[in-house]
Amino acid sequence: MPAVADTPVGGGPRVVRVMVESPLPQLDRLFDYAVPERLREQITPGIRVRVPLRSAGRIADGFVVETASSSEHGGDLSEIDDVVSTVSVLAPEVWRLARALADRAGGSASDVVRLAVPPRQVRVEKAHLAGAENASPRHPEVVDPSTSPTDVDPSVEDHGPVPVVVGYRSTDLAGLVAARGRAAVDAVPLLVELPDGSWVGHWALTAAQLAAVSLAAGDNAVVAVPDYRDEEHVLQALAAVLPPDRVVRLDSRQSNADRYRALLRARGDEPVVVVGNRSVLLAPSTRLGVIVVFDDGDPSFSEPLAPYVHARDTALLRQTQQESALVFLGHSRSTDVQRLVEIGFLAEVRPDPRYQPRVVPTVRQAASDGFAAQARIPSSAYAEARAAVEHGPVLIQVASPGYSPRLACVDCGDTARCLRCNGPLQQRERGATPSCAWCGALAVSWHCRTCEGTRMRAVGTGASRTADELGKAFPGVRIIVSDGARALTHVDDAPAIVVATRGAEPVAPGGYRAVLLLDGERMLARESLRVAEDCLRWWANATALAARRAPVVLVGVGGAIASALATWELARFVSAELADRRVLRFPPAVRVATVTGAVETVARALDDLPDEVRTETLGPVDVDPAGVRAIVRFDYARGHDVALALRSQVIRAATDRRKALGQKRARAVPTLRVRFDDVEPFAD
DNA sequence: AGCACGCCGACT
DNA sequence: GTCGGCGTGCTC
Repeated sequence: MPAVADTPVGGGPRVVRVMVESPLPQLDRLFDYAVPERLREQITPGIRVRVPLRSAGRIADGFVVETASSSEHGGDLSEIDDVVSTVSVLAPEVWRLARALADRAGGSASDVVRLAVPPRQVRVEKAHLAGAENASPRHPEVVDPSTSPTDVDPSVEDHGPVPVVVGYRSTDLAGLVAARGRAAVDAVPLLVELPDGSWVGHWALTAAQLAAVSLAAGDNAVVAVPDYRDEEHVLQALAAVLPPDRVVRLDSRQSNADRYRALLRARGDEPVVVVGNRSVLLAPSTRLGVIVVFDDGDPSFSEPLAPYVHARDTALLRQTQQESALVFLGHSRSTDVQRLVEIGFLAEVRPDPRYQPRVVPTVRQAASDGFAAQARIPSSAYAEARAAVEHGPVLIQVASPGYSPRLACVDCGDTARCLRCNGPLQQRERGATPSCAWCGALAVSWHCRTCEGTRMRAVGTGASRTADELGKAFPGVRIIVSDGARALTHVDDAPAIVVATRGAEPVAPGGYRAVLLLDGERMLARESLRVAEDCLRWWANATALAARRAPVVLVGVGGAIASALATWELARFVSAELADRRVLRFPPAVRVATVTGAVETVARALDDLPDEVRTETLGPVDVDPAGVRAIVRFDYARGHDVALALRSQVIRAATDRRKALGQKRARAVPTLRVRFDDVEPFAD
């Protein structure tokens, strides 16, 4: 069918531009299709459609991105095959974001869209459409002052006027949202009690109040948190400041139906706050007042699916596109946020009045008590814990989950490994049969691969073993374990020793009477570019769970990082950390891209880079299977050029892939893969 | 990914 | 003469 004239006769557009759902880089652009007469009435931007890809001889799913009356495309247009649903699920601002994120990350927009829009759920959609028909005016929250008081939305009235964000100068945060500002906000390292008697981190209330300020102005809010436990805290805090029908939960642990329902609500006209993990940053929100990201340094903000865009970058790009306010909230600060502060992109907001936790660094010392020594607790720390546990719960943070996180052969000392998959063995509970950390297989009739020995011994101490030992050190005291496998959100305020792995600490009413940070040395010994800032983050987050003026003992760590925690001058330490990275030209002082693939493909890709960028390449080094990997470093200002260059090489590699296939058998040969801003680019 | 188009060797 | 090998290119 030829391109059609511009004068629409019937209703609806004659031409649509469609994003085809395909991971192929060469299909990552819009395709024009003619709309047959019978479907025209149903077309709106954002709906799902089925379209033919003739040369591929198949029907593909896609989204209508734009409508038009004619096409610029030279050749004939195919017709849309069908409209999947008339509900617009790809919001225009989400499409724009997806496109920009993909461009920045050298990936496909459809990969981002796939993360943003869950699969269609017909039942949910029907219920939504039925509800929308019965719904009253489009913006009930926009109250016309001339209407009678009975017309005022009761939920808004119940919850009072625009909230003031407590813990900060009253103008600071409400003003920030109103002015669409951007800031790194230091969270108050204390807990707060909500009207319903529950306790949450002060940060959660701050996030909720920021959201409430935005909703009061008729705009949406997005609150992104690392995990579902943090999500619970924000939801509790939100319940204190907003009616329940204004809160939408959206996270990757939900079923597709729940996620689809959440998306439809966020897509609606009523302002809502959308709360969840990294995926909420891709939620529809046409009128977006504020984006809040809590604890952006947490690794769960790094997206494991292509195009691997970190939630922090999604937030930043979205803020720029929609001109919302943006808040990075945290007890500590990532080097990335520190960089944004130092280049003047983010303002700094500190609590007022300032509260400084009582952190006591303790270098390793002999414990007087034998059981305390066994539990790695120096005598001064033990004394603090002993005294504090009389009055309520005491938190002990440890590095590793399980009982014995590592096992070794008694005879040769080599790490005990799974006979099936070669993964490291561990012991989850005392007396439990060792199992593989990778495949979970039980090591029943185990023998050492190195020396054929058949006995193993524990190396290192996990949370539940620490708990066992503490049971002896604190006779008669209740011991509670919270680790990755079984993470608690809350404990009660009766005396107890709460042993938790970093990041899995429960909240105690009123705060812990003392906090012991064990295993600091071991945490700092981890091989990672970001150890120092990670440790500071883990310790700061645990510190924020202590009661006011309760002692927080950092065991076995000294130096600048310990003083940073003790003086609560965390940003200063992170700034020094960032300065080191500038000297070394490591992220986040520079950006990185890892380029993986066959030797010649990678070589050609690197060759195509701008000269200054190519000279800063690390590698290529050999990686399995049969490929190489190089790491490209570049300044932020070069990001656009580098992404463009690498993307064109990815497309090229994808299209002449068959040459390589012909030589080297099937798909064992990796095509070109590019990953920008890997959090651990130097791992493996 | 799939599928068509196209330009050289063995075949009724 | 032409059937079909897969190398090359395209998908509105």
